Amino acid sequence: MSSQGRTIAEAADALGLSVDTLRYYERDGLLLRPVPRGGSGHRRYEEADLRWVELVTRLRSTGMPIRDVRRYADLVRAGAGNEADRLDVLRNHRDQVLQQLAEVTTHLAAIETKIATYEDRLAPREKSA
Amino acid sequence: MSSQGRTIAEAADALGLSVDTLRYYERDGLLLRPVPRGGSGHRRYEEADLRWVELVTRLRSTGMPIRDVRRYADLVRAGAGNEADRLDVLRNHRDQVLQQLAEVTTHLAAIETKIATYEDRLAPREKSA
DNA sequence: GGTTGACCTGGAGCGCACTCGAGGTTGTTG
DNA sequence: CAACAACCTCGAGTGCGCTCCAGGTCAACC
Repeated sequence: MSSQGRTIAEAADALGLSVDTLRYYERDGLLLRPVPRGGSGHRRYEEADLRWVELVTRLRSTGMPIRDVRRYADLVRAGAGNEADRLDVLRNHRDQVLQQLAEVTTHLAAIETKIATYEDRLAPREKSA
Repeated sequence: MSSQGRTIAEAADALGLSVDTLRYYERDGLLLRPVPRGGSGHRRYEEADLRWVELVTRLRSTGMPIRDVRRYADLVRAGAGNEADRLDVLRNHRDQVLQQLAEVTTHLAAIETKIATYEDRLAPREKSA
């Protein structure tokens, strides 16, 4: 029966990350605070830690570089007063993501055209669909 | 007055790549053929070369690893008869791209929610909009 | 209470996709 | 025809984001 929080393995599992990545994020300054430890020195991830890492993975999965995530974490860690800066970071990132989505969508369309070409070429005796 | 084809610099410019990347793609087997050379040994990119590299960049920009692009190039280079295999590669890639688009879109929505939160918090005296 | 598996730190290693440098040849322009 | 830019090859170097290893401590179960 553990007191509170999850072990690093449980956290990794819940977040879909590896334990190595979790430790790496922490020492690289992507977290808001050092993850609290139990008496043994083992990490105990609390809800707040998990929620923050979840945001980090959202930023990462949408292509934000580690360095920028760290900058954002720095802002949040600095406390109240810089909300406008944080908003700026998020808005810039959103714009980037939108641009990237548009680009990928365009390329995807071209690829689907190519797929259709091969399908036509390979359909020797298909009535429809 | 050049006979035909573009220099590597012109090709790079037209494709939005660096000359280093073009040479790298070639020696890494991503192209269908060695780019033809003028008498001096300088590359002269012809239309077919440019169009192929354009497809390569579409695949790359949608996240296909170099190694997979090379496999696809190998198939095309092998000539007629393996169209079904090529189609397979393209369809699999398309599915991956769609999955990635869905994931990014989900994360984006969460990030936009966060942006909205900051906007609300920072709007001290805004009527609406 | 012993053993086995999870955890710790610090640092090295890796895969990917370029990017750059050295050292040399070619093309072009005044 | 001189000089300077663009091209060539081969190989090394870079930045990113993890991932793994060694060498050790700790916990949980029989």
